[in-house]
Amino acid sequence: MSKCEQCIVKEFSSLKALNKDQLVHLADCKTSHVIKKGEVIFEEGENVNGIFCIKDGVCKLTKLSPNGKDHIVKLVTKGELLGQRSMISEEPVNLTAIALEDMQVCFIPKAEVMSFFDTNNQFSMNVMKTICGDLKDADGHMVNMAQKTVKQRLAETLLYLENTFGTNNDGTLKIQLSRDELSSMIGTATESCIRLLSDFKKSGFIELAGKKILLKDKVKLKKLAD
Amino acid sequence: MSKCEQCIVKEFSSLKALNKDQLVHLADCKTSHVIKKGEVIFEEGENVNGIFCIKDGVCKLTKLSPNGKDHIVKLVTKGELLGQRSMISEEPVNLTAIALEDMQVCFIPKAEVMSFFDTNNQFSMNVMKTICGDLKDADGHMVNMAQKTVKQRLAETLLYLENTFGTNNDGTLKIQLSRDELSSMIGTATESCIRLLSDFKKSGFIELAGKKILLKDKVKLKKLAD
DNA sequence: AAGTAAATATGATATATATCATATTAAAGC
DNA sequence: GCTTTAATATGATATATATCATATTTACTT
Repeated sequence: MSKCEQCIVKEFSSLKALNKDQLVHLADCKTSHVIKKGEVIFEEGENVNGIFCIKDGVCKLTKLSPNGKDHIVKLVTKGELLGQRSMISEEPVNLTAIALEDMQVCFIPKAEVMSFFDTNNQFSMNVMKTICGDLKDADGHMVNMAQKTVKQRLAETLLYLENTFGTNNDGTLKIQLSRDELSSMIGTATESCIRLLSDFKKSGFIELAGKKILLKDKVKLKKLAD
Repeated sequence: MSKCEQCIVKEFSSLKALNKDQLVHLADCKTSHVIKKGEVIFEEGENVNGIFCIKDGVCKLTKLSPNGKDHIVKLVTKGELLGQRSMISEEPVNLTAIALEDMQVCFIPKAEVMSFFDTNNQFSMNVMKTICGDLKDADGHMVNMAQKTVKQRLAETLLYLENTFGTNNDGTLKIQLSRDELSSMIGTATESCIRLLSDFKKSGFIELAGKKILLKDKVKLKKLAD
């Protein structure tokens, strides 16, 4: 059982407010898991009695819309926590979490987290701030979905992917999404997404090589995006 | 200066966790305001150092999208709190609040609210749960905007308005939104919204009389909505 | 390595929705 | 009550996007 003291999640998440004793205790009650690309961490409607720490890897949070299509609501990555919302609300999770890459995650039981809430005010505030940030983002996305064109949303999403997950040595986006996943992030038909990517390529904004995407003209993409 | 002990906001919001002493103190430091229909409570980008209690009336929270159109993100009504997110995040507000009816609101300074956070764990949990609920709603809306047709969103919104704000004696929706506001809730052009309302009327789902809207066939509307 | 399935790509077409134009009706000001 | 302005309504048209069809390429399986 690995220690939590040097864990990247402790470094970057709400957990940074925990003191040594709390971290030691945490290491005792957490469980560690390896999750393969494509595997489900939890599914919409499930009861998840605790939170997940993402030690490595990236996952997508999706929501099934009544028309049967999945929509990617958010990507969550190394250093972040997962499942806080439903734990606090004492409700089943409203989103499905699926690994986009091989992942390492730890699970912290609810009782443990709740005890931190009670004894560590800074931890509570950190969690609140995180959720407030998520809410602000969600409101922003909602407006984007409602008001922007698919082209704008695609441009914006490509820039977001580069800013958030960075690039490989060759300059291509580090995170690899299928066209289908990209479509389900921007809320459009897969064919439309593919078509627009081709357009962007023809216009010289991006370079495509298989699943690899390279952003060539970020200034123009940015201009396009809003 | 009115007391807070019997206030409707105390009854229904996170404030219900406050004890008598805290309520008395609250009554001392709050300020009461009357806001006329159409007036701005706060505007995107402003610093609002505290939260608002809505004692009476309804307001819309809007966000300006880069294309220049306002989008209504949420309606907030009697008994609810306003401005919690930005206070906790210590950021300017990301939404504009505008009264849809004449309103009575009280303003509680930030220092006061923060002291409740420190001394009243139940209050903190209540606020967290509220924000978590908002986040869940926002995620749901995001997916609706991305995946549903305008017709579906209109049907859904009409049902939401009846469920949330109720009906007058004649069965018409109690809350009155202009066609323009309705459009900016569902994220569409005003003309499209008007056209669809006419369609719904022709199909016998609703009845229109000026700004008044009556939902005649909620079963069909519900079926349409998802 | 060959065969099969899946992902990507592109064309043709249909559909939903936005935009522009113009009535018509309702509300507001004087 | 009349005038002016704003809101609602409807038509005509343009545009964006979805859908259906079919290649083509890439990944997977054995």
